[in-house]
Amino acid sequence: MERVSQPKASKWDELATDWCPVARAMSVIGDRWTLLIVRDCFLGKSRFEEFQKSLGITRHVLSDRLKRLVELGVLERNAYSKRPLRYTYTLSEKGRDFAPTLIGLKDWGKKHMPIRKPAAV
Amino acid sequence: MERVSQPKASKWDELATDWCPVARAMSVIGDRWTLLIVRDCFLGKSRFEEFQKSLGITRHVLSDRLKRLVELGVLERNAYSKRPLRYTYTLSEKGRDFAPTLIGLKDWGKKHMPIRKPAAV
DNA sequence: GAGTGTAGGTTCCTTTTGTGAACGGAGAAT
DNA sequence: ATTCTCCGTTCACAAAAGGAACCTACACTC
Repeated sequence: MERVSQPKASKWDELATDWCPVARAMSVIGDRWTLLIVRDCFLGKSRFEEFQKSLGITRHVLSDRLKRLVELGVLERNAYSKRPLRYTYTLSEKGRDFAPTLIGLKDWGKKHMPIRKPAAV
Repeated sequence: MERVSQPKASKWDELATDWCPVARAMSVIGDRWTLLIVRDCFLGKSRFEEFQKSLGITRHVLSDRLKRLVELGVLERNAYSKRPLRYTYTLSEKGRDFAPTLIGLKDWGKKHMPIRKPAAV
């Protein structure tokens, strides 16, 4: 993504101002990782390393997504330690309001994407 | 994406078999366009050109996504005309079950991503 | 029977994103 | 004084998306 502070009109920006609220929501979570980071927040995770271990996402992308989620107001960044400076990322109200969407996806995934054990022959 | 018939283990495939149903759902809709195609189906659209015009997506990506959604069983492809051969893409039950997720996103988008008129000065 | 239009793609090339591994810096622990 | 943990950043390369043109097949009209 890397479009922090790049004012070029892209498909992403077009989506963000689309007439349809679903499209505008997709401009926030329309990628592989963003909503999974939010899910991890719901599960109590709050630190960089926790997300990284949980998701197996590259550190680069995680860094970018966290920055973006904070900019968008979905997450809040709070120092939990000065010296060394460390931050936690926690859900704002805007972030918590993803709960119904996550529940919808959880139900869908449970029903339509059953786990297939890797054929223990 | 272009991973139709490419059996390489990628992050996408890992997600598809994740322990978490949300992650498995994201392996299906974790990109910019897929869920918007599904939304268009809910709105009654069913043909290639309709999706293309509605979304402004490149034909290439649209072609790929439709193929994938049919493979995954989210959409059904039916010939509505032989000679010339033409298809409609319509929701299966698996696809219709995205309704709660879409409603969740619609509500979130309405509440948290208000439309900003482009400053009609 | 040549030209125009429509539907549904595919091809080709460029730009944008993501991946993976390594590097860094600032304490904390041993 | 070295090692470890946390939170990133940098770099080189791979994958995906974007944009425009092209193709096939039929229908319509002149």
